[in-house]
Amino acid sequence: MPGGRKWKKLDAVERAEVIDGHRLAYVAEAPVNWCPGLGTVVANEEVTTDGRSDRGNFPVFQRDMRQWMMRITAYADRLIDDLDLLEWPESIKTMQRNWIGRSVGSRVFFETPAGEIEVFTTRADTFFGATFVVLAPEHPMVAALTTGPQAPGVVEYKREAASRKDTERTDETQAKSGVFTGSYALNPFTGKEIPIWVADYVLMGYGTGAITGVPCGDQRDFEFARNYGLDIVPIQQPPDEWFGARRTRPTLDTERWPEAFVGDAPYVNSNGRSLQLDGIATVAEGIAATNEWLEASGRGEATVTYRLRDWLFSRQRYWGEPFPIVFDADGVAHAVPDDMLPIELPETDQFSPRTFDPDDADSDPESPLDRLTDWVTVRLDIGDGKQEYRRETNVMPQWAGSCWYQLRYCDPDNDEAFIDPEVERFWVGPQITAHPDHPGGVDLYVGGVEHGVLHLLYARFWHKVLYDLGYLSSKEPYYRLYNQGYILAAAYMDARGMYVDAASVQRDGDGFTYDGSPVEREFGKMGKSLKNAVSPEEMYERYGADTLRLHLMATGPLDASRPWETRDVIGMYRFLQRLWRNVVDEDTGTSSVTDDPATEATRTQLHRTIAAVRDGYEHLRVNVAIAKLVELNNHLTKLGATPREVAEPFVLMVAPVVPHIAEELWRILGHDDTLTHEPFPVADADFLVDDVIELPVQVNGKVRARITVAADADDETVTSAALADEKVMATIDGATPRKVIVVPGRMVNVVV
RNA sequence: GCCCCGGUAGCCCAAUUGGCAGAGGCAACGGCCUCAAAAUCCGUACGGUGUGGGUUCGAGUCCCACCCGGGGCACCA
Repeated sequence: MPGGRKWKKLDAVERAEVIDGHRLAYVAEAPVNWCPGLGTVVANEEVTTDGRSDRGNFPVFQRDMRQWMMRITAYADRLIDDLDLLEWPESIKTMQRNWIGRSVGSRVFFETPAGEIEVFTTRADTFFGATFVVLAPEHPMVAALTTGPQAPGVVEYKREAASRKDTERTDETQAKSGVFTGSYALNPFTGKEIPIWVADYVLMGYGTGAITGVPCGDQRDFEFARNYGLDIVPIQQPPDEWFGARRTRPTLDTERWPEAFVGDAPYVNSNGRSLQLDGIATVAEGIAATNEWLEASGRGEATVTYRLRDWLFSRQRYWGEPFPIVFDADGVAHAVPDDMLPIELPETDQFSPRTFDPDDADSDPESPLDRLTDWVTVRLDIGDGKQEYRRETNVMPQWAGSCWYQLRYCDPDNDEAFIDPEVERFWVGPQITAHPDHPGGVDLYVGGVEHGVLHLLYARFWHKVLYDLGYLSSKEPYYRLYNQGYILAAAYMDARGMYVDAASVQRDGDGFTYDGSPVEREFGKMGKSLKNAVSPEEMYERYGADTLRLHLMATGPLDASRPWETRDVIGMYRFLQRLWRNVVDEDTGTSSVTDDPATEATRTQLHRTIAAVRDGYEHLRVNVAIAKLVELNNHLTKLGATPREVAEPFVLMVAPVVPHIAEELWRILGHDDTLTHEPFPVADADFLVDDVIELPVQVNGKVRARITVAADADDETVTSAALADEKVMATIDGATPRKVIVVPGRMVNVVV
């Protein structure tokens, strides 16, 4: 409670503040990513590693602003732990684990002239070696700790750090820079005063923005200490092998250490008044002992920090879900009651947020809704009588809808609930009969890796919130995730390093030109930024949607990225035309299939195709399934007339990849109803095995002959048939076989 | 720098997981048809699997080192 007062003594505004401090959705004055080029703020996840917006590639600036946040950090542990329950690519799980960045450590308070500084460390065992404290340049206590003589240098350093781009700041190859504040902190372990520095290798966005420098046990601190002549006190006796690998004699004189020692080793110089680590030899024990001491002495405690920050949830745009929130005269937020929902976007013809010079960090957001003053001010009775309220004019980010659409799809017409619990259980409930730990979620979700820490993290958080609120039986939105590959295309860059329109590039001998000037080719994800997109509309127009879909499925494995070649599309177009002609009389447009029985050979091929296609679809090896269908189609072409007993299963098999044409063929074959509910063809096992097979015979690993044997012939029969073969006898030339290897159904190898 | 993928025919890709390197498509070439051409139909050729070593009767597949391409992360205390 503010000022330690009782709840009853707080006024309405203060009470709201207290509650909001615990809400999952809250408004906070917080450092946000302001993107003047887009005219809106964006979430951490939407900022690329070089500090630009993932959409539009504009510069992004850190500044404080009052914005809506979602307390996703409250779910950090579950978001990490439940990854183990999911059938997702390991790479995406790793991305999420890294993004959440859970690290188990300790927080410790250091006394300083300006009050206590809180530091975070994963190596609580090393405090006896802490010889300085480092604050991030943005740390709020920097000014208070800076003494007069040091002030100009500190101010200058902060200014420089602020102007350096993040990419420069985090460039590990540069020497670590920093500046002394003039103040000292008390190391509670050694009782010694240690200098407080400011350095930009410490990041405000992680932990507490303050660290203890332990140069003997941390490479960054080691480099920093060397740079500025700070003490390096050894607190572990590194093993001789460690020195050996670094061509140094074992010593506790850190002047002679080539780098910091990180690992298990006996502690030295680590005995204090009430905490003794000397004698312990492992980091785990050292940390455990220290944490115990911290908690007993009130100097700190074991804790966990995360790289993950709360989710910045408001955007200054028009197109987005409005917040069901109004503010009263005191500025307190109130939820709009259910019977007044939904809040709909007001009519306007001015949809764009105000955008600014992309580099103008000092501009302020102006949402399109802010301009609609008639809509912003409302008189409502939300429980306290009719009053005037001001509507929230921020809207939700584009991710809000994608967090739960798959749930709504299950029950789209329900106007009582966003999804009926029974419907939810049926479609996405946990399948505990299959797996006791099954978390539920859609069976298969095909999507791009680019959503690894955006949509896929937000949706999981959102889903867990709804689960906690009791609306869902599933704990996770997507059980199995499959990442499709990217369609790549040639992109061309001119001498200035700018991309040029790929469609207008000419081939010129070995190279390429654009507008007469040479350009360089590379391959990249198809899209606007590389100016190498091919419009799907153009493909629909030329070949139809079925052909395009089929082509994309046929050119390679679903998860493989591959270059786009427009001229290749014709192949699947021809396949579909040929399929059509195998079923339909081109003159009359009616069915041309025959009711005569298929030959043995045709039936065999049909059933083998069914088996292969089933297997291909099941394992998402669609390209292989399609190849088998093409093969069968080529066989049918040679027949002249297609038997109905082949045509019908064929149409059912192509339906998943060419739904429109398949449906049409199904009607032409005489069915009145859609094929959607027809069972998928099942292969007759009798056709899948041969009676007689041909086996290659190798002599010393080289194929020398072929023999024909019964499919179920035993090894002895096969061996004698192989050895009796003329070519084999000629090859071994009377020598005695040392060994004959028979791989049933595959081959024979005679070793001499 | 670290961590994932992936290198098979001119190109996109298969290869029953250690057993005959080739299913499918594009492109190329030849033929049928045509006055001619396109489309269709029929047919043909092409490489030994990025490089070097190893294991094995046998390696595209397994192991080691390296090269090339794509993606992710990168002072996280």
